[in-house]
Amino acid sequence: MLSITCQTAIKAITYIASKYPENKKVGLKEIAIHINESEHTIGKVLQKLSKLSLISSHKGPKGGFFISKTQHNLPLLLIVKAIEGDSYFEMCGLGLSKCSDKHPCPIHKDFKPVRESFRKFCAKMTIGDLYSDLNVGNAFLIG
Amino acid sequence: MLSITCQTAIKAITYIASKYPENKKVGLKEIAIHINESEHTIGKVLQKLSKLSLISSHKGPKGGFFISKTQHNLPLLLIVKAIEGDSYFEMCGLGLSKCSDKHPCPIHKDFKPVRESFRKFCAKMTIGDLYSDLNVGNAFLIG
DNA sequence: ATAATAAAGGACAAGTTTGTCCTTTATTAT
DNA sequence: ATAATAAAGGACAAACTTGTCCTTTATTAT
Repeated sequence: MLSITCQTAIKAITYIASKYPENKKVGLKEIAIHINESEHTIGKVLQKLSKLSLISSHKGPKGGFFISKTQHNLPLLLIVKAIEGDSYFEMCGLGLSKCSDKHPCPIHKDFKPVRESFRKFCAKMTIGDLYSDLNVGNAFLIG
Repeated sequence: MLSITCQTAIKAITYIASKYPENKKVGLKEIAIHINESEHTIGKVLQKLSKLSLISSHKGPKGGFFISKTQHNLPLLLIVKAIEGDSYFEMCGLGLSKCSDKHPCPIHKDFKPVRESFRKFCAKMTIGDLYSDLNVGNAFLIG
């Protein structure tokens, strides 16, 4: 349902956020190990999130990625939209560009609620929520 | 959420099924016009569905694609699985191969119900259901 | 100031998905 | 039997996504 790039983004941001309580910055190398993805790939996607101010970063020694208190409270929705495109949660299930309640595709009526339930969960869940289970060992980013 | 190939498959099968009441076979050219996709592309995907007996076809003059009474009652789920793969509705939201209730990813708890609601709707809706609104002008395959 | 570190960014390489073309096979009608 | 029609199937081409590398820029510590 989500692209691999978006999955990587969420895993990376979750790891970064998990260090928020300790107020610790994390580097690409460290993230790569903990989410089991290539350092380069992660760098690419975090660059994008950083430019959009969904995460923060500092260059140089002792630099790395981290999230601010504001970013800690951002909904997952913003990350998904940043990677998948703004209209991701309005997409027709069959790819019609003008699909709507008035001009529906054959699965519109049933697909829309599914899409909406996904959107609602993404809108409700925050970056901070992502790591809470992780830090107590009840969720995992690898496996 | 669904691949373009799968969207094309559903649109094509919907058009084919829409001629079930008239007991009419339809050719690639005709399908192509009514779902606004290339004849070649449609041929490729229908070949697959045909081989899996999700649709029927006859070669030669007066040939074309059609669905049997049995196929008319098949759930949409089978088409989706045929194209997207059997494990489509078990996929982890973050792409982890071993994500489960016991070893969940950070979004597992919320993502699973969404995925399930999509699966349930695909399991419930039949090929026949797909075209009922279409034939009375309440649904569209183009636009 | 200089050197070392780490993200930013551009360029490109690989892989996957999607789309096209062409030949073969089966069926029908003459 | 022959010709015409239409799907089946294989091979390949284009497009898009994903992954990698290398250079640049900013920051820190010495």
